[in-house]
Amino acid sequence: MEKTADAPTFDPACPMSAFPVQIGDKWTAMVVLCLEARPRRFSELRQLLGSVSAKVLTDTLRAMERDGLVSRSVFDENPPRVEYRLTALGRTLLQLVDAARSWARDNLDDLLSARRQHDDMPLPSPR
Amino acid sequence: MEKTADAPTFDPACPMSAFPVQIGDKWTAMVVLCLEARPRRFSELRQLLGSVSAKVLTDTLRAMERDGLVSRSVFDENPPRVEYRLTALGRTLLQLVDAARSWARDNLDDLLSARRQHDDMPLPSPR
DNA sequence: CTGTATCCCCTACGATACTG
DNA sequence: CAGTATCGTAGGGGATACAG
Repeated sequence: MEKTADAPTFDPACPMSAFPVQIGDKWTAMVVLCLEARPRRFSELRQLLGSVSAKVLTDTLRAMERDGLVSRSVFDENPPRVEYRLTALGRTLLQLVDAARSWARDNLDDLLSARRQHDDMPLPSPR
Repeated sequence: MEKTADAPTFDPACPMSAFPVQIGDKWTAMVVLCLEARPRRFSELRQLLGSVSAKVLTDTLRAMERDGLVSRSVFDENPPRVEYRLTALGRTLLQLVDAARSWARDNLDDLLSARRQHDDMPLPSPR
């Protein structure tokens, strides 16, 4: 590696390096979407997400809380009620997650059909 | 779940569901960045990424190829030379990945300091 | 209702060694 | 140079059972 004009392509100290671990897991991005309109209860989130186990949703929410993305409010009622809401920092993710959703809407079909085509003929030519 | 006004928050059939598996892994997003300026050789990508093993980079590139995000060109030379480049579909990810990078630049400090603060006093108050 | 506590599986990731 | 082959580990994700 001797010259310039190449360099700026990728900065190894780029904050991106830390990014995927934040919303790259299975549920974080969708939790953000679920909390966009208003705070949600634990059980409400479970329903909206559809197939997540209590443990994993708890893990996800705890991690998001730790990172300052959501806040947790406990109401001392009976039965107990807990609400999760996006923090200001969490809200900053909305644009990004929405961009991801748009990308998926626009391009996922192409990606999946490329994948199907690739899987149909995996052999380049056996000779 | 009986009513409206809530509904549009989250569509369970949303293509987002399939999204994280694509760029949510550790290296895909950064490979996209590395290929932004021009095609790159295998070894070049390894250097740019810094710490990835040959196996994992191969796995990543094969998966991206399968999904139509990158194309692979073999030049019949000696020593062998292989170049990877973004496809048109792969290029559509650039905006998104760049948005992710921008988010990280703008907000990662906040996230990390929230995390530090959370980790310092994990006890809400033992009373 | 809102979680915790276990157990288990699978896969992403990585280190190392080797090949065309 | 550009991979493949193998092996090993950690932890994300899920099912189930139980608790405050």
